[in-house]
Amino acid sequence: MIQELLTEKSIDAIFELFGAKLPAKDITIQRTISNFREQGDYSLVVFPLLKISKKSPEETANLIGKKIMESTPEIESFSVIKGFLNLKLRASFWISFLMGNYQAQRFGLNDNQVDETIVVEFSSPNTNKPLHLGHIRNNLLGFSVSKILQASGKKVVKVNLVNDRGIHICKSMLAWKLWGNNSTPASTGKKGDKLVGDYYVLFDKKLKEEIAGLKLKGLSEEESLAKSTLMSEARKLLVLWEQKEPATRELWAMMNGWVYDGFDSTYKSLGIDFDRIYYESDTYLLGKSIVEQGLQSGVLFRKEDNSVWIDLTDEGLDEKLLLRADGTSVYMTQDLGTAQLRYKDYHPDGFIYVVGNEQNYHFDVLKLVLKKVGKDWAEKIYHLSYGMVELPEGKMKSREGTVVDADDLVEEMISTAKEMTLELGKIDDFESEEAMELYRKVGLGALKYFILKVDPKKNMVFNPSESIDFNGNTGPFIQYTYARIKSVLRKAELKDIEFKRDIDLQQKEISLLILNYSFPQIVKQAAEEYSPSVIANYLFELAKEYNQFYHEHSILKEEDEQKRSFRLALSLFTSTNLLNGCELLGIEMPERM
RNA sequence: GGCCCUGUAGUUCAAUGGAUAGAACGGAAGUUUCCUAAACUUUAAAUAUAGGUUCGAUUCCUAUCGGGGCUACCA
Repeated sequence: MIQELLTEKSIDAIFELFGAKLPAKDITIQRTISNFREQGDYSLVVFPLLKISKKSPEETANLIGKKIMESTPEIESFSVIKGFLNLKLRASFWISFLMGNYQAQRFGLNDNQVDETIVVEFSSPNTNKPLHLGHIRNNLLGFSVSKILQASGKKVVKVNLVNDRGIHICKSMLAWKLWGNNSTPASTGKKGDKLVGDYYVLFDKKLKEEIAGLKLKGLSEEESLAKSTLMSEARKLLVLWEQKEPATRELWAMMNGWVYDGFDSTYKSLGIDFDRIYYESDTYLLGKSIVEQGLQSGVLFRKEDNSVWIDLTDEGLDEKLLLRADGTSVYMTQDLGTAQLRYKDYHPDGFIYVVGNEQNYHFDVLKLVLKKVGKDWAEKIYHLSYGMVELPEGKMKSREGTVVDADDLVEEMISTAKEMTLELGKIDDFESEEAMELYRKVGLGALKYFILKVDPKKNMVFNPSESIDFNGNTGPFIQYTYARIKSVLRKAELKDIEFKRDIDLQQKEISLLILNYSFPQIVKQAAEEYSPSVIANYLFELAKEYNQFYHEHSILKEEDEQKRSFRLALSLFTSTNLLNGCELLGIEMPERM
């Protein structure tokens, strides 16, 4: 890459001039800010070098500039502005680069060189509730991060861990037994996950009523919960489940089956898939056995009531429960087993858990427990902790009915895309199936971009009362730019693109070319930071840059054959990078829109 | 109480310790005889407060004031 070259040349120049050999990390080469693009493409920041040069910023920059010029034929000129040495590269350098790459299908993507295996866990739903907006962020992030890691040369295994067992599931089961009248998705016409979710909510409602009754008799919240018939019935059901009591297992399998059908359809509509699905019902026993080992080795301890704990007070954390008094396992127990199984299955070089930041503590504990029971691979676990999706008034609350359902949102996005498209009236010649496909791409593109452009670490706000934009910094803007380029390319009939190295380039052409040039670095950065937002923001910039170029210069009507060809090649190259970049976000591109 | 995250235009988001803090939406004003106007151009508008480190701080440190999360025999 050119930045590395310029860094090297700077180091050499500084050494020759001032006698100090600096490490590359002390050299700052950055893209010249847009105001000074006429003077340079890249800039060296000279302030940190003044201690060595013992000269003024301007003088230092000039000396280095001259030296670099001498040794670097790629550089055409340099200028010095306020302690910044701006280096301008020759147009022929950029043109050669374009010649060599504009036809590449996968520029900047590293599909083959598998150097390590990474297991990425995401989605991880509970089977007692349908998926909502929070899950959408999780799914899109996990899927995109997987793609990005793949594109940076890693072998990725996408896994989903379904929380299919536990007290929460038993609550839905109990509610269905008590008040369900044998209703099924088929009998009610409801999506399976929605139906089961309804019974979970119903349980909650009935439990509240019962508790309220008990409180009237003077019991505290805690006492009421302990005395509640519904709660104790649910707990009994969990024990029965762990004892593999047939009727309980049968009901459990049936209701979970409904939920899986529902989830599958949501995943499909989001365009998400997995390589492997784990079920906690298969891993919790392994978790229990790890706990047993921990007890024997004395790392864990048992309290009088038979519950099992780990003491993490030395690490600044608390005591943490690993097995309940009745012997049933908790979330942590299951996660221990899941981690162990996953290690056994893949021996990966890294485990990434895409899980919300409200579980930061849980993952600190998980890693510590694994480490304490002697799993040295615990340090390979990375919790990709992302922020919550909030509404303008705060957290989504199921109690207040403000939870944004995943299926509803997808449907709404697609129908908005349809409205917008019909209003613009550009696709009157489309077959209805083709049109549907476009609405889907655009609607989902808007949703995915909206979610992924935000830094994963940060909380984000979604306002349901105003729909997600289709103009400006959005997915459809990028899709539109792509379709626009495709339209030009179709008209151009790209048979004989040939251009020479000595074309005069306009500033906008160079900027656009350099932006394309930096795509591989962007992919690398996104992979290092596990951040699709890096890609998203880049794509927006690229699309914007292209649109400006498009308005300033005509392509097909350019009379100079060389320039016309150059601009076509640049357009083709841009469209490839937009397409590939969007693929990393899971966004599909329409050829026309 | 303890621990963790966070505070940038009216709103939603950007900015490896570097130049005059970028965009988008919304507001104001423009551009279609011309390759797709879901576009482009112009314009007003922001780093919570107080210190510190540094040649240089939105970025790092401390304090204060806001916002959120965790601290469950829920997952």
